[in-house]
Amino acid sequence: MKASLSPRDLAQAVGVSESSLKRWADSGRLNVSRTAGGHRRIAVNEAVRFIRDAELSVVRPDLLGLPTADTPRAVRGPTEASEALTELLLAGDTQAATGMMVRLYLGGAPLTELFDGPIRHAMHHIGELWHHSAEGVFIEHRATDGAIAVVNQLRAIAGFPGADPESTQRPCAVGGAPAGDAYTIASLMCATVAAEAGWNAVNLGANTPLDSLRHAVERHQPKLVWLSGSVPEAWPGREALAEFAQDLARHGARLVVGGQALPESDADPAGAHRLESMAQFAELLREQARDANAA
Amino acid sequence: MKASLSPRDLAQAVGVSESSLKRWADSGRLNVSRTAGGHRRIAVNEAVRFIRDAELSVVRPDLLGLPTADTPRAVRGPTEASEALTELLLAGDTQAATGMMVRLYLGGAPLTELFDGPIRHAMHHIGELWHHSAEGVFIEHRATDGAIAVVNQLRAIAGFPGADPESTQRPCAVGGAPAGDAYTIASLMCATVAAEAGWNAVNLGANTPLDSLRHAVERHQPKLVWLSGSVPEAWPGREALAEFAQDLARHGARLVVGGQALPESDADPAGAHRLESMAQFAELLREQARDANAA
DNA sequence: GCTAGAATGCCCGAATTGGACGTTTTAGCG
DNA sequence: CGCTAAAACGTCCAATTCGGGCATTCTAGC
Repeated sequence: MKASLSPRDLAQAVGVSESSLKRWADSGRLNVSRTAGGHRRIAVNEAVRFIRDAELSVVRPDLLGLPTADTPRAVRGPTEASEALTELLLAGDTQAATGMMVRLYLGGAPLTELFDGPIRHAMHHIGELWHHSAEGVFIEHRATDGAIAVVNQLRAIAGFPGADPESTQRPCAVGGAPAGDAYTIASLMCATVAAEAGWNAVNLGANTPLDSLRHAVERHQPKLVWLSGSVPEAWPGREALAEFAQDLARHGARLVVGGQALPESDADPAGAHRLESMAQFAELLREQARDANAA
Repeated sequence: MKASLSPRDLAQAVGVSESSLKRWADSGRLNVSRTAGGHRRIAVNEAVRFIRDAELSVVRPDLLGLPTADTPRAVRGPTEASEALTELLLAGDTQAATGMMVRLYLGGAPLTELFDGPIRHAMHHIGELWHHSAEGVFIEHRATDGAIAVVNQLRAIAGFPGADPESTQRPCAVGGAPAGDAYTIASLMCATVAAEAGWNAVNLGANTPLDSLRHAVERHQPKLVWLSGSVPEAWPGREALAEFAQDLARHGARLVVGGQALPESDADPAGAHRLESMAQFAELLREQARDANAA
């Protein structure tokens, strides 16, 4: 793993000549920084973005410092990956799981598709285990650790690079899971999706009281606040949620909620926008960012 | 803030070699003054001018002491990086924190030094916040998310080396935090250290009952089991621990314990080996692996 | 089938980079 | 105040990258 890549590194990683890479950089398709002597330096995030954008295939992932573990069986797309990821996580093979997901992401699969598909599928299966036995708890914990590692890896490479940080101020989003809800993954995925969409994402993680979220809102002045619930018992009551949404509205922030914890009956909680998938969340982020820029 | 910088400070701040920096200084592109003995000294404002003039990207702003005006001095090594990491995490700048720690690791700092130094320092400061107020909880959650991202990133680049020692079967280690202990970081660091040491590390994460660890031991037949406690109230009683250690011994596994949760009086819990630092853990892992290979 | 334009890969001399080396200076400490 | 470890010195060299020229391949479009 290197802090930044040289043209040769990236060229060999994607299997093209160094000349082509230099031309792409000179034409502006690939953002590069320069050393004082004029040598090109490429950030890993930017390399990942470019690979996806140009639909290149990576022949040497190791040159990018990314996991290279082979998946036991060939996986073509995110849909087929659901079963495979579940198996790998249940088997405790974190490395293979990470490698597979990173490969899919590099291959162009949208982050939301990976989250709504394989990760959601796997977490759903895993979540049912811990009811049964101490052994179920063991497998669930092992798999959850792996899933968190996968999402964190994606978060590290999908985060928007410093391509144009100053041109437009990034909008800010804040979120977490409510108090009593110990599941970190859902909120982590929200933060990752927001970061990929170019937002400044502040994740407070699991078990965050609404009062703490209020302080985060005061500090960061976000345009958006997400609240992701995985445990029904910990989900705030309708009144508390409505009051929270009103507080946010006073700060110019919008509340979005989602997750398994939400009561199905409550199609649209007062003052909060209910989302059913990461794809919907990403879409909302795009809209909101567009509106903010237009204003 | 430091009055002037050494060539190494500035070189690391902009992510180039010391040689290049010296050459730039000698060519006149960067103005330097000299000490009586001939060592180069770079004024901070000259460093800033040069960076902007050459359009360089600053990869470690902390070395310039710029982000926080009250930073007393530049940060050079892992020992002095503690303050910088704490500030970055408290400020919520996850990206800068991750970048700094990755740089230090790539620069040759041992993983254990980063964990025992900056991470431990930061977590200690952060851990005291949540007692006070909802705002403290907010800052603590935000900082903890950042710290977890940092450790996960280090785990990704340190724990999945392509150089896989296929010749000898990797020894296995299993671990987690006890039931009722919700802190994931300590166990995550253990897993990372073990993975870097060439072990097959299985992390069950926070809030893991001893019975679930027993199942993990049956399944993985580890040589080593770690139990890291951050919450004193959740730490198992002396008898339960002794019994657990005996169970492990029957499976040929050794129990090591550590963390803030351990009662200070209990210098050496029955049947368990108490460790005070990640460095000790790493040393134990090396010894154990050597013994296993010799056998 | 043919051709013009675009994209790609390879080659070159010049310039840049990063690491190694033994020696000298600095800074921290008793 | 002297001592010692760490840091910086100057110098060298192999490896890498630069920019540009040139031939080849690919792709439309006629």
